[in-house]
Amino acid sequence: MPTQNIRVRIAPSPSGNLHVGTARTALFNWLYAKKYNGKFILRIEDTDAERSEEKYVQNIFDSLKAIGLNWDEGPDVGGEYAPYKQSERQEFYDKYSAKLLESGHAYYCWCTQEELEAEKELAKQEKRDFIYSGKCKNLSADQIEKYKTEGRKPVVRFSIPPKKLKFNDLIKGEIEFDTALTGDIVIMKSNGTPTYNFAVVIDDLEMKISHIIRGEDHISNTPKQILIYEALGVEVPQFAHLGMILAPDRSKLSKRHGATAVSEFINQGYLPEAFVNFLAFLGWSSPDGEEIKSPEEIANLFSLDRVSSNPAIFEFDKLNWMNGVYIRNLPIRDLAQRCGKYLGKYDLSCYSESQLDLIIDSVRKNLVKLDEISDLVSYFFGEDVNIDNELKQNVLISDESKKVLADFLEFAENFDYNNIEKIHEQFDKFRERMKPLKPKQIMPPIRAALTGLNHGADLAVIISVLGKDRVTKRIKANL
RNA sequence: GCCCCCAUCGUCUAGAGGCCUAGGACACCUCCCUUUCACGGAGGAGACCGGGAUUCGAAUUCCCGUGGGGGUACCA
Repeated sequence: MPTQNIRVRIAPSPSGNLHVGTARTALFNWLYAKKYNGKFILRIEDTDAERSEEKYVQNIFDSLKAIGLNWDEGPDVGGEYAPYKQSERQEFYDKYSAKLLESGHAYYCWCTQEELEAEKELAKQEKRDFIYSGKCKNLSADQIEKYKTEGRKPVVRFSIPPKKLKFNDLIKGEIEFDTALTGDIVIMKSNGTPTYNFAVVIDDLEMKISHIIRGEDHISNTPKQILIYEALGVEVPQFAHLGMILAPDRSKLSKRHGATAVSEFINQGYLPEAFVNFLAFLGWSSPDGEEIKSPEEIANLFSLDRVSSNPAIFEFDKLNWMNGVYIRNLPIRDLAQRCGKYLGKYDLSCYSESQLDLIIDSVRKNLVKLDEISDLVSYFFGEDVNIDNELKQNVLISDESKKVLADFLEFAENFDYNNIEKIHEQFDKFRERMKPLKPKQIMPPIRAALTGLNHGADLAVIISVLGKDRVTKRIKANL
């Protein structure tokens, strides 16, 4: 059980908005830090200048904050091991690369892309796997001089010692690789910047990362990284690899499956707290079997040995259910405020705050995502209401319906419009008077005339909010 | 191709040799509640990938298949 100096990190690359997979990895790191009193660090891996963009850095910040994952150290808040952007850490890569060069663990490789391609082609013809030959490892001074005058820019390669390498993954258990199957890897590109496998190691080492919790797409990088730690003579961190998050068709979650970025989900009206709760249970399970939990509660119960090692499919059904649970449990004022941004098409000023609360409250049980609120409350706005022909045919045109509406109109004269309880009572009286007609014959026409729909909020609430004028008007329109 | 990971209801999972006639949650079905849709409540259906081996006993251990996923870059 880890107890001291736990330092974990999330290291997203700003080549896109924060992906749900990355968010889930971030969450597990955050939970681990929280549970064991460690530090959670955010590092931006922007070595690939081509694909990195500042707007994505911002999106990563915003998304992480939105789901409550605050970091102890990072590009914006700084920290003891700053800077926290790879693009600003060049000196470290240079320093360690020189060190490896000096100790003989790395060497300059002058091979051109074409030469490498040729080697690959040859390997293919001979039906063997391509492994870099290492031919630049022992170059003569003359040869090197010749390459230099040709204007070739070398890469730095790390020589992979062939051996059976075992490591104990905190989630997967023991994993063994034969490093002889890996050729010497490039650690510094010819433009002088580090490759991913080198940069992570150096950063994690410099930032004193104790546990690396990441997606299992990194398992095969792990032996290369361990070898670099070893060559540097430093302590190797602990590794824990999470199963992937897959789309319902078992393929990698991508745009064609819908939203993949945390911000997209939030924009659609998934509550951040519901979303993060959902993410936590994608791979982790609570010992008490309960599934509605706050990040703090989860952190208390969290442990890596309750993290499953299989891939998890991202199913919307459960997310939707969970979001509904959170929506139903939210204080109404809070909910109403959050719904505000989805209600832009209505003139909200015609209602008081408490009326708005009442409106939202009357439909929240039907609300799955916040962006659905607009449709659910449509009939509370405007003077009139559209009723499609089918509904008219079904519940409004019969003589019986007309009679109900006419009687109702008369009755509605004396409703106590400001008192929902009273309206309920008066409704009861109305139904009493309409006997032998059944409720099912009485209510639908009234609802249809008032809302243009065959389902929705409690009628007493609708009547109260609409007020006498609009109730009268909408009923008369259907007589 | 080669390397690595994974394999329990449709889905997320519980399960660390006998507690399993395999438990929970979502989804699904039925019923109840009800002015509608929902919400809520009560039930139901639904799984250990296949084959060997170990053992008195295997969902649980080990092999071999099969299936899925990942990696195999001067991308991260």
